[in-house]
Amino acid sequence: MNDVARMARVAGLIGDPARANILTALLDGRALTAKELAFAARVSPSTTSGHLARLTDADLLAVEKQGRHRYFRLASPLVGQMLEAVMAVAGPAPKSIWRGSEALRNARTCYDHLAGRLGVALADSLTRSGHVALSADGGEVTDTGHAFLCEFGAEPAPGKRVFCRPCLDWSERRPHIAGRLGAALAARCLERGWIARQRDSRAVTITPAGSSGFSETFGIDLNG
Amino acid sequence: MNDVARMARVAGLIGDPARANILTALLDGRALTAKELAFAARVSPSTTSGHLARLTDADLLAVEKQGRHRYFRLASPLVGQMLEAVMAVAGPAPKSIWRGSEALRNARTCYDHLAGRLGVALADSLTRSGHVALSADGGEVTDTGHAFLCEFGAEPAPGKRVFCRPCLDWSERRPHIAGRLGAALAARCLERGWIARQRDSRAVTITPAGSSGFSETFGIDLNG
DNA sequence: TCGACGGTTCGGTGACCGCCGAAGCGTCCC
DNA sequence: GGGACGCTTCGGCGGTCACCGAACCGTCGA
Repeated sequence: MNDVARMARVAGLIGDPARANILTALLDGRALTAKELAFAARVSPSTTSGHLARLTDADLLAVEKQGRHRYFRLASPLVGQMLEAVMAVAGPAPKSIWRGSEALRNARTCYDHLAGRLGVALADSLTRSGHVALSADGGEVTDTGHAFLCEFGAEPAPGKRVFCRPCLDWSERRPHIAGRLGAALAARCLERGWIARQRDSRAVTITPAGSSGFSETFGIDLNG
Repeated sequence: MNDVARMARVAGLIGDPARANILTALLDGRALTAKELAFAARVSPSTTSGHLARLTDADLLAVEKQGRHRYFRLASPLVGQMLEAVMAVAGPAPKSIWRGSEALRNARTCYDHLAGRLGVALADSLTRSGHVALSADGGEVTDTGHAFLCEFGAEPAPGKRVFCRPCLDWSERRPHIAGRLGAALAARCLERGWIARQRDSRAVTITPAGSSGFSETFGIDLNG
């Protein structure tokens, strides 16, 4: 099998709507059962089973057996990054036909970090206050940023140089913070109860505590 | 059209072998005619025409008309990054069946920067000598690195903070340097005559001057 | 032990899509 | 002007594949 053929095979697997639904359902890093994925993909269990077999065979998904359930998750962060990259190219739908995805566009998780308007606002805030420096090529935590993040409780790698991976947000078309720092930020916000995961969705809700917290600490007010 | 459906559509476009060949042929940033792409895709001109229309319609390719020729190129660097991401997941073919792609694995361009063994060796060298710091999340040019790169003639952004984007090499499965710095390095190596583009391929050849140059300046000896 | 449930396998059906050759359209050059 | 060339459109063919329902296997709980 050729290199290009291998690429085509992987892309082709993402290229089917049912499988694309399965993969995006797993994009937040959770592990879901075959049945849950069948619901997400909107196809029958038997059809889903076939898709899952192919995705697993191609090492896009990893599977873990627990009793009579089989839990599927993305095989590696690399898969998540690939999906993000495709999303970034596919771009957002025209504004006029946004339907029901408003919550998703407002705040969501993206494998392990925050995205959507909240993610972008967080990146903007940290950039504006000089705590991180971002460009299309990469980003870095500044000295003041390091202190700030330590106090916030999201010190991603103690004592080590910290980079942040910029990740183009497909709905906002602006970068948000991914990588180790992005994961630490999201984890800390969850820990503080500022955000809460929604069931069966990558969307997250901003709690009242989060609303004031994001406002005070980062100067973010998504309703403004 | 749903967000996920849009992603699936883009992925599906990459998912066909002929189209994948077309896209990878354009991955080095050049603009090629429809006929050249038909040759690259190994399908008839009529079939190629259909593929090109679909790729252009989906904004994966941009087209420029010149007389009776139509020149196609990747619509944006984002498309190149997406292809790299898919390649990284698809991974390298098992070593036993490498066929004819040896030159490609040795040294090639990847949109605008160097990849393959040469690209990885360059990244290793710059890291080892402390001129750049790299991690999976990002990278940065150090102070000594800035001076070094200025002298080499590959100062990517005068006076500005320079990040480098790490890019997982699909054949080596190790990071090489992409982004603005990667582009500047590749351009400078070409300018110095250290490397030469091959016709009809993303592979580059290392010239005799390059062989000694890479050895003296970066301590790279790919034959060793 | 016996249903209930999660998941897979199988067979059949239908649609989509990639492929080509032939014909048509516009451009260039002799 | 006429022929060569680059590219596109059209029609038809064939293969692949997504889909479902029914039957089957293994696990859990009553």
